[in-house]
Amino acid sequence: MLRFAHRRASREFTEALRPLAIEGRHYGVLLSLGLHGSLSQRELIDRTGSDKSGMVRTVDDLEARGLAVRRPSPADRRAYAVELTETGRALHAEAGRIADSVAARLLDCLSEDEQSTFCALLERFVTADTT
Amino acid sequence: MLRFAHRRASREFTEALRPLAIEGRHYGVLLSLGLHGSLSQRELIDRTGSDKSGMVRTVDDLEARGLAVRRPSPADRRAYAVELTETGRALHAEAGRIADSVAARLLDCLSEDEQSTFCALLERFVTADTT
DNA sequence: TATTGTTATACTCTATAACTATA
DNA sequence: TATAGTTATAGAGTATAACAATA
Repeated sequence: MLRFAHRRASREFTEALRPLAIEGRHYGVLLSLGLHGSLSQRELIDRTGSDKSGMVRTVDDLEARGLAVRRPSPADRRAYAVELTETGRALHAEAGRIADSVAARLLDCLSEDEQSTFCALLERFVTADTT
Repeated sequence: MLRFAHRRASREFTEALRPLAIEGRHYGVLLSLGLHGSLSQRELIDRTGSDKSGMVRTVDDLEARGLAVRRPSPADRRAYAVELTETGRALHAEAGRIADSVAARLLDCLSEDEQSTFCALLERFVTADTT
């Protein structure tokens, strides 16, 4: 069921983000950068669940489209500080509106109380991941 | 969150099924065949969410390991009737025990009532998939 | 015409490992 | 020694399309 649930959500998000010409993995990075301002690729990996190779490509994509930039990290010369550009912030805001409406539509099959319960239980299920 | 939830469950199931030398996609087919006795590949696709190409490979694997056989379908000469062998039924039972214990462990972070609620809401979320 | 199963292609995701430059 | 980022490779999943046999 989790597989089908993830697939349903993923398909809807991908479809809704298509007009912005970004995919879920790009939105995940935009979202993290929107919240934290500046993150290393390592930190982005931890927050999005991607891996090293994938994150390189995703940040490459965003940089090529002028949505993010790689600056030298002030604290660690090995690392980059990935940051949103002005264009990136605008797209992040737009994508956020789209994502919110998709989420609302996906959860429309549940009452408001059930939506809260579902999200809370889901979060506990995910957080229990201390294998 | 659904992505992380699915990944968590998938990783645990894959790991637990490793001793039986089968993967999740094989177990999905064993499970469906265990419930219905005999199914065409088309029906297996609908029940497992796989696609044509993947199902061909999965049934190939099961047949090569002597867990399932492709018989001619009595009703439709285009289709196969995929069925479990004796060995397949035994492995299905063994895999079922393993899967149950994994599911119990995954849901251990929730109380019994919460487990029922979670599964019920998840099922409604999935079933609402009438895009 | 549409469908079952097969095969082939391609793209993404994931996992790995090797490599550099730093720490 | 370990980590950040890059690059490369390979396996699995997914999406396509073409095809033969049959409905």
